Amino acid sequence: MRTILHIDFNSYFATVEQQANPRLRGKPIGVTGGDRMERTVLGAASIEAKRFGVKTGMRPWEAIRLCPQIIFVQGDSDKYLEVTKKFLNILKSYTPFVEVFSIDECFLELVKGNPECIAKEIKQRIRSEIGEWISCSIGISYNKLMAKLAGSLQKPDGLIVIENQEKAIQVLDKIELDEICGIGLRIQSRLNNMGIFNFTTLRKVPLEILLVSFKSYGQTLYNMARGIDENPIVPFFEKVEVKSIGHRHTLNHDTNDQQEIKQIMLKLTELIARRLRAKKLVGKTVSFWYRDGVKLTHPRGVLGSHHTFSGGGMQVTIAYTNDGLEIFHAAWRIFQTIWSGDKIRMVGVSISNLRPLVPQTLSLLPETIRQETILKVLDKVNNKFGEFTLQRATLLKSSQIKRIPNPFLSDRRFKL
DNA sequence: TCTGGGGTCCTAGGACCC
DNA sequence: TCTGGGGTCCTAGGACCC
Repeated sequence: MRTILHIDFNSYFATVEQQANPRLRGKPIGVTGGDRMERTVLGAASIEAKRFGVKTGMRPWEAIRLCPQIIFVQGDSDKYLEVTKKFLNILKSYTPFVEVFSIDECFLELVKGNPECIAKEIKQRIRSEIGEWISCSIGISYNKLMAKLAGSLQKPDGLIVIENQEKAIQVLDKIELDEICGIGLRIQSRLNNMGIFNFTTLRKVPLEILLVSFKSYGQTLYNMARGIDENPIVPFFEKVEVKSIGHRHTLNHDTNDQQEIKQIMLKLTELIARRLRAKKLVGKTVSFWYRDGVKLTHPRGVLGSHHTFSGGGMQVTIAYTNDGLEIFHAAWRIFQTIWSGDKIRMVGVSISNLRPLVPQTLSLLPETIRQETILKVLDKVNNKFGEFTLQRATLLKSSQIKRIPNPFLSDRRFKL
């Protein structure tokens, strides 16, 4: 039997902000995503704010209604990434089998030692080596699914063990369907329509029925109800770096001004290209999508995913590239093809089908060399002096994006 | 006052190749 | 006469996660 630990940081962005700025400690704070309050949501709420009912994903005005004294801090993903690197280093001292699941979550597979003792020690070391305000919940079990569930049962600063399948089934019988990772609102409501409202009932449904309704995912649901999950830990040293790189931006106001939209898209594609080059990758499938100001006809929660919006999207495949302008041209072509002409609220661009950039000795054409030199200089300057210090002349007019997190630079300025 | 921004995986049909 | 079978690539879109 395997020993899997799931480590999940509590109110991560909020506690990192509190650790960094003592004036925020012990106070209800909300970390915002964007810079316009009316058009953003909370990326995290501190424990103090959560006591008022404030939750991740809420709009700021909702948070104010619940907790008038809440303090908003603008999120800074570079700062959080720094802390993530620190805690990963601590975890790697216990086992090489560390899987990074997100910026504030990971799985560990232990091969020796007492898991509970190690979990306690990890918590202690995080407090002493990273900061007393940073706490995490740890779930221990025999697979990833149950370890993650265990970690979610006690928050903050929890430590729960689900020893075996028998215990797992006892736990499953007490929780809601959507409390397990992999069942969202859509699957839950489809199960409900079949008369299934909990795991006890789900366990009684024959596999064949689930396969008919959910295709291959039926097997996963069948296993979930029994606490079965054979998915292996994918350690950092085996993980393929990324599958896609993208950015999207919600505009400060809805617009149908093509020039304005163009400026935003140029910035997004330039950022994407710089990240590609930093990782020494090229990509060939460009996706563009937008959301217009038209209200969704479905209530929130029914169409929960960001892929379901009023607007449009399309992908095209081009020659492998890491040049922002080429990505832009592809995205712009799509935009021209699919745009309805309605006012736009958000635009997004991403590139997928990535592969490593291999030195191409065969294509040493003068123009290629020139382009590559330009891009190298551009990256060098921007990495050293900050985002958009040096940019293509076409970008100069834009003032729309005030701040997009730079994936390489640490920004430790406090916003208070 | 009405939903940010970063991702992953899967299915399915059509085009095209040998 | 108009067809097998194996495979890849491309695009659309659904569902999920933090």
